[in-house]
Amino acid sequence: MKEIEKRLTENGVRPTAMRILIYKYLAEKDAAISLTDIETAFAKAERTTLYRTLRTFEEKKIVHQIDDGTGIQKYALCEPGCDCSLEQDLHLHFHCNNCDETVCLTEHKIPHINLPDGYVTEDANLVLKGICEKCSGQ
Amino acid sequence: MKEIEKRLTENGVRPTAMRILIYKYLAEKDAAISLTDIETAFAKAERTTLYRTLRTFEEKKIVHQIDDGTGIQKYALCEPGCDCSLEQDLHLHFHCNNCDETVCLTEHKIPHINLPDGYVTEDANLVLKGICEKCSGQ
DNA sequence: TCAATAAATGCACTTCCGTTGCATCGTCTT
DNA sequence: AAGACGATGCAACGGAAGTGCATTTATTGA
Repeated sequence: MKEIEKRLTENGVRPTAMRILIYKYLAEKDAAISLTDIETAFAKAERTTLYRTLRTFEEKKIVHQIDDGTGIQKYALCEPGCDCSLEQDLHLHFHCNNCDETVCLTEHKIPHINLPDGYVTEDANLVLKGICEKCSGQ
Repeated sequence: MKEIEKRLTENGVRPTAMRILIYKYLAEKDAAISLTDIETAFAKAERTTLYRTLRTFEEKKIVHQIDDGTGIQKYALCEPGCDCSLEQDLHLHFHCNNCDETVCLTEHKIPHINLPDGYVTEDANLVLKGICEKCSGQ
């Protein structure tokens, strides 16, 4: 419990009750979470608060935003010490077409691509889609 | 001109005046086009018609949809003979953070990634972001 | 050629999600 | 305890995707 407060404080985020709850929620899910997911889980809380909490978490590098191609923004906790804005920390994401969940494959980094002269790469996003291990029955 | 009609007909799309215009518009742009772009270019036309035209084009493999991370769906013409639903035809896209344009890099295919057992890959999306050759001044 | 049929277009409206402005409440500091 | 700053709650906006239905346009077949 105290660990979460510590993590938040270290990243410059005041450990509010709400924020701790959201952090816990993110931590116990292994899939990426959308604003609507959190809204459903915390029915009593204000949409805006949740929205801004996620935004704050993202700014302070507690979570990273994931665009999985569904058109819905999702979030997942960053690994401790990971800076998702650095190319070497960019991992790929897998979106399951069956259960509709998106997971981080943090051990699979995005391969470096050599582009023609003139192109400067600053960021990359790689999403694979298909059937996840849970749904394929392995 | 007749070529466009031919291409549409071959793909099972009736060559309407509107559709030919949209096809031409897509052909002369080298960047991916959003619905709003087309709406602006064809101010007289109905949003719905444009929307449905793009959808038809996509179903009939005349264009492919691009998710460049901006949250706005974009479209670009498929190469002749290309089937963008096949893994070997999946190319990467580059989104310029400066001019906000997204282009196909058809010669750069998405590298194959080996996932852990249980994961079945059906589709992939790779978007690189940065500065494009036009904007970097090369 | 004309009627019957099917497809394409136009119009109105809805929904979903992200986002912002402002007022209020709580907490932290001095 | 007072003041300041940050967090939260409430209301509303805006963009973009999507749908239902009426109408127009094109195609087919008698």
